[in-house]
Amino acid sequence: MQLKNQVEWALHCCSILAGLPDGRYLDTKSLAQLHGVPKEYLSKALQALAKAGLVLSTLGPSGGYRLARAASGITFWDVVSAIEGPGPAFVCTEIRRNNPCRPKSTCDAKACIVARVMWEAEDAWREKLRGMTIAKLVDQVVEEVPADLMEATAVWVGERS
Amino acid sequence: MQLKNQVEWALHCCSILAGLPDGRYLDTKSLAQLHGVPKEYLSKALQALAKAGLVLSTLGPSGGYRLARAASGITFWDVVSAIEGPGPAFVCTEIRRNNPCRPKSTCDAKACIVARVMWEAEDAWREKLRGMTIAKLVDQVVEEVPADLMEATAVWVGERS
DNA sequence: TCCTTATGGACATATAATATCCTTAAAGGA
DNA sequence: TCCTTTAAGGATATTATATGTCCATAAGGA
Ligand code: FES
Ligand code: FES
Repeated sequence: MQLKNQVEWALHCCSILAGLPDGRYLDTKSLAQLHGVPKEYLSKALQALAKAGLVLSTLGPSGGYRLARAASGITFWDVVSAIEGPGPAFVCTEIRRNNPCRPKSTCDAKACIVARVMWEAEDAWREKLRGMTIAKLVDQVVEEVPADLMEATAVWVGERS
Repeated sequence: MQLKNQVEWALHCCSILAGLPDGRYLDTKSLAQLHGVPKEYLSKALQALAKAGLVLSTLGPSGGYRLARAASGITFWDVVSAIEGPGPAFVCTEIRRNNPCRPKSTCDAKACIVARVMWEAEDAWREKLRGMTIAKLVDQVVEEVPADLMEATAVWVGERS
């Protein structure tokens, strides 16, 4: 069980897009170069973000992507669920119904206890992700990443947006 | 991203093994029939549990599996990590190092913030799973599953253990 | 008109999940 | 001792998913 590598890409892209000058767009090519990932495949991830309403896109020269709303309004869960899908990681195939001792009449009012526990644990995970926004991420990045690298990246992005 | 179906199988098997008469073993064939899953593949899951020290096995007639310790000492996380491996679901491929603006000298004292957040969320998930034991599961099952089905299953298992 | 870009579909490849088969060795019973 | 039962584990097959590439199309800007 492993998350797609696109999740890492998408979160890093959002953090870059959050620093974009107002109204500007950054294109897929630049985002791909910046992170050293294949442009065509990254494009799929960005399309997923667009479909989820997290980013806006525009065509033509000076086109590309930007965040669809304030970075403080986009959570990690928004991004992760856009890439991975919102469904649960644990899927119950109702094996309890296969018990040969089970009378046909048995009705399953509630979901299986095993499934409920697994889903509760996932909820805790989701809740943590919902508690973290791209804005908070950027704050942390500013705090931890060397100033010269931040500055150089900002310039590099500025030239291309 | 999805957990293996063996996770569901393994947890249900543990709940059955927890109800086994003292010192008895239940074989793979019975566990497979009880849950309606392929015996050979379920066997791999049980082997994983054995390797993790959660169950004991014995050969020959009247052989099979039983829990290696009290059901109260086996958590959901024990089972999940035995099947899925203990590694994180989010894997960081250090794409931050691919930034073309980055000086060679840059050192990464701490893990990337994105990764740290993702791993923190996973910790919350793990913690929930660690808080639930097979014993608690059995308690819940006894409470929720119809008495006649519980009884019939106990008899069925008793005949085969 | 021409260039740039996102979109989306088709396609190819790699990896992981799911499943089956078969051989081996150990345990127990006759 | 011989035979049956069973777990262990390796080999293999099948399917699904992840990863990655390619191309045709439409739209925006110069
Ligand atoms: S039947 Fe699916 S988790 Fe119990
Ligand atoms: S470099 Fe891997 S999560 Fe940031």
